[in-house]
Parts: sequence; C-alpha cells; structure tokens
Amino acid sequence: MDALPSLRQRNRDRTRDEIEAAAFALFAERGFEAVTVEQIVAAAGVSHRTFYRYFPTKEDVVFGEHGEAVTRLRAALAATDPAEPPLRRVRRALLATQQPGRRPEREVARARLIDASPAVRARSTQLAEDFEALVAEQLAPAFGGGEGGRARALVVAGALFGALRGARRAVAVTPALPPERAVALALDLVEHGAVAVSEPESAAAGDTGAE
Amino acid sequence: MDALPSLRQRNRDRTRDEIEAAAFALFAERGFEAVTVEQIVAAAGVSHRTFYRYFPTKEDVVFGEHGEAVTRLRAALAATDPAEPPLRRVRRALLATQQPGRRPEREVARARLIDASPAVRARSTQLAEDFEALVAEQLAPAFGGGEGGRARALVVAGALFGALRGARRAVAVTPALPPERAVALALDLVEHGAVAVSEPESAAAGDTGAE
DNA sequence: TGTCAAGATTGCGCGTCGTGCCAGGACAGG
DNA sequence: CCTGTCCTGGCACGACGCGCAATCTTGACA
Repeated sequence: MDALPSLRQRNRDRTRDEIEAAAFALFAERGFEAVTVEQIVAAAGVSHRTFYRYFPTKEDVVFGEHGEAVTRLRAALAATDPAEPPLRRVRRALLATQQPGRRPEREVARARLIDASPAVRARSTQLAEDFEALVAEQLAPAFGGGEGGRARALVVAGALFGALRGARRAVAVTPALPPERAVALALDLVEHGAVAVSEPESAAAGDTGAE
Repeated sequence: MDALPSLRQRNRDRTRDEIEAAAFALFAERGFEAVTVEQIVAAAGVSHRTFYRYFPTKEDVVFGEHGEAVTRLRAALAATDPAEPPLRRVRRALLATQQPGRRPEREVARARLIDASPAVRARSTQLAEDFEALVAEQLAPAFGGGEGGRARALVVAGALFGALRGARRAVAVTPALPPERAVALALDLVEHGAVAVSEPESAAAGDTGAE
C-alpha cells in the first residue's frame, strides 16, 4: 500500500514534518500565542506561503493529520462487532484509534498546548465535530432510527465528547489522575449517568475491569 | 440599583444596541462570514475603533452580555435549595437563567448563526467554558470533594454542556423537536446515562436489557 | 454659570492571519 | 532530452484586533 513513497511524496512528508518540528519547538519555549507563523517558517526554512499549503491555520499545526484520524475512526467503528451494544462499540473504536500515537513527545506537547491556549482548544473542539458526527451517525439506528433516533444520537455524541474534553481538563488539573482512568470515567458517565461516577471505586472499577 | 441610568450609561447602552442591531440585520441577509466589521460600523454610524471597545471580537456581537449571563447563572446556582441533589440544582439553575430572554428575535437569530458559522460556534463553546467552570465548581463537593471530586465534576460538567450543544444541533436538524424537549433529553442523559434516552418515554427502568 | 477632570469617540498606524495569483524550479514519464 | 505536472516562492491584498494620542462630551463642583 505504502510501498512506493515516490520521492515527491517523501519530500512532502519531510517538509511537513520540519514545519511541525520547528513549530513545536517554538511553542514549547514561548507558548502558542507568542509565536508567529513568520517565525515558524523562518525556523523551518520554508516560505510563508508554503506553510499554509500544508496547514489551513496556525492552530492546525498542533494537530497532526486530522483527515487521517477521521478515516481511522471510521474504519475502527466499522471493524467493531455489530452484536455488541452500540456505545460499547464506540468505546472500543475510540480506545483503538487514540491508542498508538507514533510521536509520544508531540502528544504530551499537544495536550499541554490545548490546555494552555484558548485558540488551540477552540480549534480542537472544532475538529472534534467531525468525530462527533461519525459517532452520531453510528449511534442513530441504535436509538430507534428516524428523526428521533438521530436527535438522541446527536445528544449522546455531544455528551460523549464533552465528557472527554472534561476528562482532558481533569487530567491537566490533577497530576495524579492517569489519562486512561479519566477517559474511562467519561465513557462510564455517558453510559450509566452521573451516578456511575459518583462513587469513587465500587461500580466504576467493576465496569472498567471487564474491559 | 438601576434607578439612575446616568445619561452616560444610557448613551453607552444605546450605542451598544445600535451596533448589535446593525450587525444582526447584516448577518441575517448575508451570513456571518460575509459581513465585515467595517460594514457593521458603517451601518451603525460609529467608528471601527468603537466597535472593539464594546465587543472583544466580531463573534462576540452575536452573544449579548456574556459577563452578565455568567453572573446570572452564578446567582441562580446560589439560589437553589442545598437539600436537593446537586445535578437537580444545576438543572433548575440552567432552566431558570436561559428562560426569559428579553429579545426573542435575536435569540432565534443567534441560534441560526451558531448553527451556520463554525467561527461563531467555536466562540460559543469558548464562552460556555465559563459556565462549565461554574457548574464544575458547584458539583465538586457532591462527588466527594478533593482532587477526585473535582476531576469527576469536570467530566460531568463537560458532558452536560456537550450534551446541550448536541441538543442544539438536534433542534437545528429536527424541526419537529421542541427545544425544551431537547434540553430535557440532554439533562436526563447526564443524570441517568444513555439508557435513559434509549427508550422514547419510559424512565430508567432496566439497565442491561436495552443495552 | 464657568471650569475642569473623567470618560467616550475617533483616526492613524501597526502587526498578524490567511488567500489569490503568477512565475520559476523540481520531479515523473516518454 | 523534453514535456506536462507538481511544488515552491514572492508579491500584494483584505480582514481582524490593538496601542496611542487627539478631540469632544458628560458630570461634578465652585
């Protein structure tokens, strides 16, 4: 599939990565808002115009290939067992896609940037709308289909990603909280309601243990 | 309290309202993105610079006095009965604050703009972070307090406002769905989990069967 | 009523983001 | 080697948002 990266493609990938690397380095030392696109391209050795050919906005350089991520989630959803309850399928697909992350240092830097910059955060939720739409589409038939099912699916998908945003925030504020625990909390909440997370360990522990 | 509007203040209010009115009119006929600040201020008869003294960004003209809204929610939360379950108190406070709306025509226009423009939507969720923080603060002790309670409260608050965003979207897509019904759906979901909204009318009865 | 400080409006200029356009250089295939 | 295609670079432009200083309006006090 990716057997022949075709020099041209390799150059593209290299340029893109150089821009990203330069940007992350600058963001790390000065913060997102204090870095201009001009400075990024100077550090990366490309032109102002080239930057925008690879990234639609300055914020987008923080998030890797978004289109690819959407495709991965779609594939992961399609690969789940139709016999399982729908929310469980969504949970599995989410865990499967966000799992690997081939560039751990950028992952944590990304989380830090999202937490620190409102603009980056705004773009993050904007991009998340695509995931939300995918999940809602997947969930609609499970809630009876038709207009009503679609409406309920939209609400559930919104709650799910809202809970995940809250979980990210919780991790940022609570160093002792492991990210997987926070994500599990968010998923449990949407499945079983606030009561499921109101008790510290009992119910939630059994639930996540089965996973 | 507001007995003496003090001519100066009245002038301020009038100017502000003229800008808002001009903006909403232009947005209605051309859409948010196609209208420039320059055109708004020309229609309102004020200068470019004055606009930004009233509204931090172009998006903010869509949302009335945000600071006031935050204050209202804070007051509404404080006014709820401490004996009631915490999420019920939050529900009451939310319903109480978003209820009146002294400018119905702008309310529906606002909803339309949020639905149509990604930038406005992004600003909307950005402003909602303030409400979210308020709710999380209120909820934290109910989830055990301390770091753990605060973390769980953040997740629940995130889910709540995510569900409300989903509800707004559902209303936009489903003309037959009354807004109050959608909001109730969102609140029920966060309280009782997805099972609570999986069946059209019945309350949360059997939890494993439907899933 | 006259004067004066505080507040409001305005114009000017600037930095930054993001885009359209077009010329020039690198790559793929004959 | 030649030719079409892709990529890059440079230029100019519109729009957003802010800092600053000058001007005008309001309110308070003598």
